[in-house]
Amino acid sequence: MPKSTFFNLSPEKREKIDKAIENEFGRTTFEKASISNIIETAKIPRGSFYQYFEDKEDSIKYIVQKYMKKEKEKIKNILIEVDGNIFDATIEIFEYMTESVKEKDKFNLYRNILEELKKNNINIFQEEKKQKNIEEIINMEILNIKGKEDIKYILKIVSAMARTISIEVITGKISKEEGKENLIKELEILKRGMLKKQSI
Amino acid sequence: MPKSTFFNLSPEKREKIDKAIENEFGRTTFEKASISNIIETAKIPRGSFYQYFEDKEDSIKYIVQKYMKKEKEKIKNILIEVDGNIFDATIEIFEYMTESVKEKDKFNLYRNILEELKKNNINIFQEEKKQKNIEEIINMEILNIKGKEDIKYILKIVSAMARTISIEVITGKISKEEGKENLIKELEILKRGMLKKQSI
DNA sequence: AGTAAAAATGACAAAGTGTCATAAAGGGGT
DNA sequence: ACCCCTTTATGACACTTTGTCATTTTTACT
Repeated sequence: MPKSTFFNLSPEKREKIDKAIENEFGRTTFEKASISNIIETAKIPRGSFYQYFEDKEDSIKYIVQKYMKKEKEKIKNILIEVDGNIFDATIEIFEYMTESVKEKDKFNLYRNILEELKKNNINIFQEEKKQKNIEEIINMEILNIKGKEDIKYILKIVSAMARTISIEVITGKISKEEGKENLIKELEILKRGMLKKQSI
Repeated sequence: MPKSTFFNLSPEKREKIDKAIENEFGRTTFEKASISNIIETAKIPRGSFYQYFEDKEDSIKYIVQKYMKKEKEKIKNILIEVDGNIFDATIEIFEYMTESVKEKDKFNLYRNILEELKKNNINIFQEEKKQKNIEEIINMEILNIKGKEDIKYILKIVSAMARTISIEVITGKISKEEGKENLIKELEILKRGMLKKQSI
């Protein structure tokens, strides 16, 4: 949530600042990213940065929000492609997320964005108050839903899983193949349930 | 992983440093915690800190590892109490984690520890190579396990859930009651499975 | 033009980080 | 006791970063 002043800026200037922020978070970890570099790249005075943003955290939050806005459309399309099957969609989204990061220069940026999503438990299927489209696309028929809120929890669980494994892949902890394998196995468990049927 | 020099220190000195680190991470967020404060409290020269630890991250990792060591015993006991039922155990562990934080001064410390666990996907049920006791206590009978590694995934999923909700409670985002309610609902979903039975 | 609010600016104080050259302490071996 | 080599301790220092704030500039409106 940058301050209103920021949104009053000309699109060109805002774009320049966006780029500078993305550039800095694409350079290194959130921890090591510095405001000094951002303002230097964006060629804005120090005071201006603080006129626009609360602090470093605020600036990445803005980038994350921007990213989410852009990606929502993609996710919606994926969901439609797989006929609203969230399990298939999760795998596709994982593919997409880990794919788009092959470009070396986006590597850190995406990692930082995903970490930020993780930090704030932001769900990739989550929708803003306005557009409640995503839930409408989901195929509830195949889901074992008992309560009204179950869908919310299911999306939360499933996307946390995709996010976690994506980060592991992006940071190189595991290969993309391993990641996909893990994700599939975990989704299988989620689908069929962890409890043996006879024992309740 | 502090450097070996640190572990060669006298237990008293190490204890003093431990306390200072815990004190600093108990004061504020990881971000805002400062090495300067730690060395001031511990009354060690700046250079010594860097002789012992790589950096700030390294020092909290050490505290986390220490914490995990201590808590493992508790978790094992909880597991035994509930006859190896990991779902019941997860709820108990959640209760325990959110309980032990009522003390205002431990608030930040625990939040930082949990965040660190989250950051590194460290699983509270996870065991070191040596002691593979925890898996033995778990009651596999009630679990719907198909593959050899399933138990690993189940523990991973379940503890990620407890951790996430615990953080929400500790940071005051939701009340403890809400947290417990959410956790129970999510565990129910995990137990019964997300997929409707007839549709495969 | 006149003026009040909004935005821009950059110097600055405060604080923190990590390093490094130097000093001190340990611990055999003779 | 002495020498020598390794490990540890120390704190000054160079460097970087942060966030603020008094001041200037721009904008918008009358």
